Amino acid sequence: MEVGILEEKDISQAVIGRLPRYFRYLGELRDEGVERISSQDLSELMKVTASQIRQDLNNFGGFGQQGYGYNVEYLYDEIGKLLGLDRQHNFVIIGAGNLGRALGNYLNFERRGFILRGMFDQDPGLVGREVRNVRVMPMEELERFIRENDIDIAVLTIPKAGAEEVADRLVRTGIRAIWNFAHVDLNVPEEIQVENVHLSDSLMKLSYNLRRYTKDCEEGQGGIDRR
Amino acid sequence: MEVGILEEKDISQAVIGRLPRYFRYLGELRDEGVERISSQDLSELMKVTASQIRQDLNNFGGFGQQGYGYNVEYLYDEIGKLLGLDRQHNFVIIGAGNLGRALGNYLNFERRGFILRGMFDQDPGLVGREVRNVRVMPMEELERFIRENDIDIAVLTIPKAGAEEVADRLVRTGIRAIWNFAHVDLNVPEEIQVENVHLSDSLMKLSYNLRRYTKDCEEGQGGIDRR
DNA sequence: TAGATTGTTAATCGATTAACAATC
DNA sequence: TAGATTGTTAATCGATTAACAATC
Repeated sequence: MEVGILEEKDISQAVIGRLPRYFRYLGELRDEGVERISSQDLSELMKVTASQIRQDLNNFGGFGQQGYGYNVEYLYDEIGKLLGLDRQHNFVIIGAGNLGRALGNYLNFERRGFILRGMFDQDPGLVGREVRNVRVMPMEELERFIRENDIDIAVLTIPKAGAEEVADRLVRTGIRAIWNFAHVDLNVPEEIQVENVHLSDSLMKLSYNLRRYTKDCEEGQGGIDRR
Repeated sequence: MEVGILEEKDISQAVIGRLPRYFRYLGELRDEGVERISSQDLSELMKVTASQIRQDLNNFGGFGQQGYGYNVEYLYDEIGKLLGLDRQHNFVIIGAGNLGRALGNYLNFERRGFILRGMFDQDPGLVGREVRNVRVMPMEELERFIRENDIDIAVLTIPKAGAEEVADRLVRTGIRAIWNFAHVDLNVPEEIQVENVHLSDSLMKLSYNLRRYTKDCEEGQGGIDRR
């Protein structure tokens, strides 16, 4: 895509995926009162190459200064802005089961500007419950609520069977981002942002690596025990 | 590492990360009674290239047959074995807060051979509670319990402040895999498998993309030209 | 056999790392 | 100014895609 002069150039998702981690380390440094840091020092802390750090940051413009390094506070703030943490995001949780309620109770999100506005569930037994002063509503109220409350993120914590249908409803209602915990790949228009958290996939990956390493040990020269 | 003749060659984490997704689609096909599928057809279903599928699968040996394709049931089973789903894994959850309890209640894990054996929390108010017949125990019992119950995976759902210390205890006790939900990068020996689920990182990534797309729309002529 | 489709090699693409000139 | 360290270009590496010979 030819980019307009004001537009950021297209950043790879690999880089974007690393931003929260930079943000986390910079936040810690800031809390420790560290004022500036070189890509070299940061790279040792984070166990990545200094090259990668400089390359990554330069996607967004010159945050550093030759001969000085990076100002921790400034860089922290700038990355925070890139991540949209300088604004407020209203979100709803769809699916008030264990996971949905757990996420609803996760206070840290609020600190970052993500405000839980509503929860929904199709189970009448859950409707009416409260999670941090937010009442669980029936699914029928979903569209109205989203429209009236300026919701921009929907968190999907429902079984996969219902996920696709709910996603369609969300898209039709104008939601622009879905944080998807349902164990299915949603089929939505490409302008809708979807971030998947497939917990079982993650667990299986761990299981693969566990099995793999055990196997290596058995096959290698008796190596390190399995017990 | 020089590999012995019996040893699988080293597979990139990119490939491994895709295995659970293959497994998921193959499971659905199997449930629908589909007997065989070509890399071409599967690629259309999964929205990846047929080349990638063939390349990925061939890391593990020839699962297919020229002129025929892949037998769905067989491939499903083989990938399941690669993912270690043919064995039983005993796991404990450390941190019995909302997230820990939600994961403990997640029945699907059990179906795949992951059995919740114990839960731990340092909060006396949570100790004694039950999650699916598993009692929450005090942290003092952690080491003994792990040793006596053949635990191989620990799920860490505690605040980041305590995570590093608990991880050290786990490593000393001989745990071999950690599913880490604490918002911190654990420092453990490389033979310990760690799979991180950094929920806030994930949400921030979504937030970046949301902000980014909004920005593009405002700046571009409102166009759909994402990419 | 002829057609289909894999397994695998070769080409391309993208991401990471290295190097160094620019500059604070 | 001299030293430090970035920003950025060039080199390398790895992952993805394309092509096609092998083979069912």
